[in-house]
Amino acid sequence: MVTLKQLAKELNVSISTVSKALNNSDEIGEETVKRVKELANLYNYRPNKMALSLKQNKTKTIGVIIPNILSRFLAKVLFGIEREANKHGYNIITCISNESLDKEKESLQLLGSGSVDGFILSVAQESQVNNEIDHFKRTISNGLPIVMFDRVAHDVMCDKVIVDDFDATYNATKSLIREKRKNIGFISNINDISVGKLRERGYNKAILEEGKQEPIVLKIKKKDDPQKKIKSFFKKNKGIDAIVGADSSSGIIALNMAVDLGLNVPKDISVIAFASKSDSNHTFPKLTTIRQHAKSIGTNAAELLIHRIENAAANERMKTKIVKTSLVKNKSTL
Amino acid sequence: MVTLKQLAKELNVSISTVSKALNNSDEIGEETVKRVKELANLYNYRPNKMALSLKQNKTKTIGVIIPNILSRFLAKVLFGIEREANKHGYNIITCISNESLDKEKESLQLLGSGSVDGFILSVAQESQVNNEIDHFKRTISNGLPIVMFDRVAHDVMCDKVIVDDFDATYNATKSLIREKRKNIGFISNINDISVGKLRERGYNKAILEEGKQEPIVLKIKKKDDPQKKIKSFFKKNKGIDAIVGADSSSGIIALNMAVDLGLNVPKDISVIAFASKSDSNHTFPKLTTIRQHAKSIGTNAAELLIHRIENAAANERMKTKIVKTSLVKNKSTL
DNA sequence: ATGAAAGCGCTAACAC
DNA sequence: GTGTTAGCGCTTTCAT
Repeated sequence: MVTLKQLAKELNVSISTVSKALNNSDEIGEETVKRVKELANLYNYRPNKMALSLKQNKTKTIGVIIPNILSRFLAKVLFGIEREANKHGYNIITCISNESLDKEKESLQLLGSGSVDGFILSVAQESQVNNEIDHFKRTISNGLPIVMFDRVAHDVMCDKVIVDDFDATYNATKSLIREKRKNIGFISNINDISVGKLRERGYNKAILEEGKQEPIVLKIKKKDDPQKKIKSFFKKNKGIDAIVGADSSSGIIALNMAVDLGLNVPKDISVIAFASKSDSNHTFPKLTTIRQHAKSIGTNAAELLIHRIENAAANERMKTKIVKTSLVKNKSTL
Repeated sequence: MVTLKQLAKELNVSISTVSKALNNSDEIGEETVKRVKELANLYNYRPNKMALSLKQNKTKTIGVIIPNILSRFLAKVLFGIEREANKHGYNIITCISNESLDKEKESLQLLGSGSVDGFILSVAQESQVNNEIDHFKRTISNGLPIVMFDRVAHDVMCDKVIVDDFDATYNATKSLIREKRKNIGFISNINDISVGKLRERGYNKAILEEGKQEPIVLKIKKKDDPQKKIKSFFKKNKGIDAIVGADSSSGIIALNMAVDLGLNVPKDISVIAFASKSDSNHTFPKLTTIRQHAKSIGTNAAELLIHRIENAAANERMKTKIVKTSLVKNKSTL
């Protein structure tokens, strides 16, 4: 990679002349600017990013810490973040916490020492369970803004982007009640994290409000075989005529299991679940889904963070954006 | 963030003393080392990464350019890369080319000017279709090593990690022939990229070698509705008794469609497809899959790159690693 | 045992 | 209009 120094030498001018010429400073003569630019072009000169960062004390880089890249939802959010960041001239450094508090701390620590201008993250399960938030606070007090999305730590003062999890399952359940469903079950593979609990509460509220049945809830744990669990859930609750799935896996397996058990979906039983478009394209009948608009969550998070970074002085009040889910009716409901 | 300068001032020693003390240089007196380390600890001092990078002319960062983060396969590879990179003290900057040549070029350009020590990438579709490779060559000649995986450009001299695509479908088809299947079809949603073509050729070879049927191939294009296409494919080819899917989407939809059309899987028809474990857990019966060991591909790519970076002087011959697929028999085959 | 100084590549305030 | 200089934070060689 060619440097200013080398260009300067070859052109017999000073380094600062070259720098100014390339930055279109009007201090420099037309003729010189032309000569400089030509040579720079020839050698395909690009200013060294590290030098710029060091000098200007900003990296134009965002640290993204996600608990799990294999989740379609999180991958999509990442996609949204990347696109929005790029639009504003930022790159992203991605770390995967793997739900581990230590890895989360470490990433914050490592990237926090000069590699990034701020963070976008979704809290690791372990951190959530233990309610660990000191590492976030430390990062923020070091001058690096954080935007949390989806799984947030309420006690940390920072910008947040969340989903209306409670309303989503509340409304989905209501919609099943409107279909005259009398035995609506709830299946969750994510009951240990905050959003999973919110989703269950939304379902519970709708059921209790109606007052015609008790909640019927299946919580699948990490070590369980989901197919077996769901099968025995169906066996035990014969009369069940609708399912709300807290996550795509629960929903997809429930739908397929129902079909496999000889039930007609949606005549005998309706299924709704948090899932993506491609998930619903992969089931027969197509799964009715609660869409989270993951990309938009990413976009919003990136916007918030970049705004915060570039207006650090302004010291604006922290914002929480709610990205509303939408219920997309497909063929697995009436 | 506290700097050496500030520590030095507070301790009334010089910057270089602090630096040496923290780096355990034996030039510095025991007592001083202790004092320095204590204060550094107190202030939670971390050396600034940008300064280090600039000084040592290495960033300990890897640029990863993938065509699409929403592909489970690519997300998994990314996971493998990240883990292996971290193990060696590297971070990763992720760019998503979105299958676009321009974005690929731009990412190479942007990150190539000092942000990373090398690249791991899978070639964008557009670049592959147009056989554009100059940008790769330019990057390499700038001293930045590249490791390509999965979709590689054969004419670029660099380390590569590939899958035995041809053998995978060849063997899968053979295995269906051994099941006495007489009308084996092939469905692909990825026929425009290199690996898609290899997979088709593997299927073709097995069919032609056997000589008992003609290849029956369905190529789905981006604008098509895959469900409709596959449905009419089944209608047109009534006697079909086995499917090889070049990608998970084709396989999953084919399996579900067969069930929906009243066929018994695997009694009437077998289905094999490139897919992940979670994909096969989401179908009934569980899909027999060709596993690509995506994580291992990522690990291998990261290993190759880091080795290349850290032994740049050695100028070793370029390697191509083949990560073999495995055929995991589940319930969608006999 | 400690410190001064140079230099990584760049920008910008300040000479001339 | 062009050049000199300082400085971002750090390591390291070379004095002292």
